Amino acid sequence: MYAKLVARESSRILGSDESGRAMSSTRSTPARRRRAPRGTLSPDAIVQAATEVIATDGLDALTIRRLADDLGVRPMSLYTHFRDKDAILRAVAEQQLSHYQVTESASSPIDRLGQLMRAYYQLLIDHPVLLRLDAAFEGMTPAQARFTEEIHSCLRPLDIPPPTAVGLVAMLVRYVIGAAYVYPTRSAWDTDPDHWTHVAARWAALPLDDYPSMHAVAADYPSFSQQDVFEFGLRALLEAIAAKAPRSAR
Amino acid sequence: MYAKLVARESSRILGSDESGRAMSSTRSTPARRRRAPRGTLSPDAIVQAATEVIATDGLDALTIRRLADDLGVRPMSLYTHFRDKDAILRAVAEQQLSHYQVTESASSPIDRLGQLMRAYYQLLIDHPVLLRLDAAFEGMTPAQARFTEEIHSCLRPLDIPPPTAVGLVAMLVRYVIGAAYVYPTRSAWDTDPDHWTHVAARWAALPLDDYPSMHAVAADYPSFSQQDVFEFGLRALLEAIAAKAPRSAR
DNA sequence: ACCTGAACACCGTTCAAGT
DNA sequence: ACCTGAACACCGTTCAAGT
Repeated sequence: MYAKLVARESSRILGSDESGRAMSSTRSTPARRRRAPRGTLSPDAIVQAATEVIATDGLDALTIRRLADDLGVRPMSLYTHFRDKDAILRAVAEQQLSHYQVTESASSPIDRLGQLMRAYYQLLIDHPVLLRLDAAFEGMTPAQARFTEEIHSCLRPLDIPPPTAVGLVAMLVRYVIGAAYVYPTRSAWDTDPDHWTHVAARWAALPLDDYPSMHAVAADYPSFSQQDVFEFGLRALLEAIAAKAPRSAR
Repeated sequence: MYAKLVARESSRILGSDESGRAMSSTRSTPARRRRAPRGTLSPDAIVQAATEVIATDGLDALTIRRLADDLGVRPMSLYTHFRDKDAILRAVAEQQLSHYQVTESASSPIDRLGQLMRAYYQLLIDHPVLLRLDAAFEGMTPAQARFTEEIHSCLRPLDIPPPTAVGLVAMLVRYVIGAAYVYPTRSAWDTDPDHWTHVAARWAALPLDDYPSMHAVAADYPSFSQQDVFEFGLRALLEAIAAKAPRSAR
């Protein structure tokens, strides 16, 4: 969790090196330029660099100093364009959220709702910043409004009363967020083929008298990928939603 | 998010002050003792102090230095008892998880399942460390095993096949974790009585042509407390689970 | 207007030294 | 065995100064 002593090369070597800095080592000292030219930075460039850092080395690797390094600039320069790190994070999140769209066509409102949630889940997994910020979002960005509108447009034809609809959407969102939150630490489910065998074995090793139900389950343990679990739960949720609708719709 | 410059008094004034330290200020300099006596620290004492810090000032306030301060000890002393901060966090979480128990009686397995989930939700809200660590838990602590056993003992009488049961439990857990994760940033739902009026007003202010469904919802917007939303979703989930059971049970 | 050096107030942790 | 001082390698950010 706090392994910060990992070797980390400065990932971009600047093209020109016109400065004669103190070179204590032999040849290939990176030796950054004295001062970055005036147009080097822009909000967009910063957001893009931040996105790259997150994609490459994860959210924890995103520090002001690292970002400045990648941009060939000094840390403090970033503060000309963003008031603080949080603002950068928000900008990144907003930009990533704007990539959200579902192009497939659906055969029914419930079907469509499922597609939307799958896309939302995938988005949160691909862009963990969104997960961290989804909690903190107060205002409603255009992308968020579009998303919300789409969801409720699925519920409307089902004749679900608004209060119920709001409750159901909240339920779906919590499920998706929970699944995405838990995702990174369940990677063994997808990568280790023996994972479930081991889990079942561990359950079976518990004292039978105290853990009879777990023993019963261990005897017929499934092997789910994370995608499987998500899909399974999502379907159950969608069925629950369909059940809330009057007899008229699907 | 990064407001660390908050004033923070050292929260415990040591009883005796036998040292004649450099006192630049006038009288009441705290002036800690030269060296804490040998029995001052123990894993339990550290865990308890950590629990207090979290309860009082939140998880972010928990630092090694703060903890040492509260214990009347130097930061490095903690490392005699725990290998790193993460180990302290794990110990705290495990101790808090061991407080988990549900005493009420239930009228049915589904009912019982609901109680378990409510208690789990409450536990995660009361002890945010658990939320952070629930992701990272690899091994199975006794408390966790007890919890898992209880859940599956509710599903067994419903004649749900083990693979389905595992999927349903995963769904429930993700829902609860999602709800708890989102909880701290939805405090306005509970504290601000006008919150929902404002949300509805914001939705109604969107252009009608682009957001027809949100407009429809805004016209009859409910006012949920967080507890309400959780309860609503939980009931829907429990119904979905009941629906998975063969006609025999409840 | 934009980029920056130095410094501040924090982190977790290593290492060698005290008792 | 347990407690600690000094130091290291990091953080985000302020403030005043350069260009």
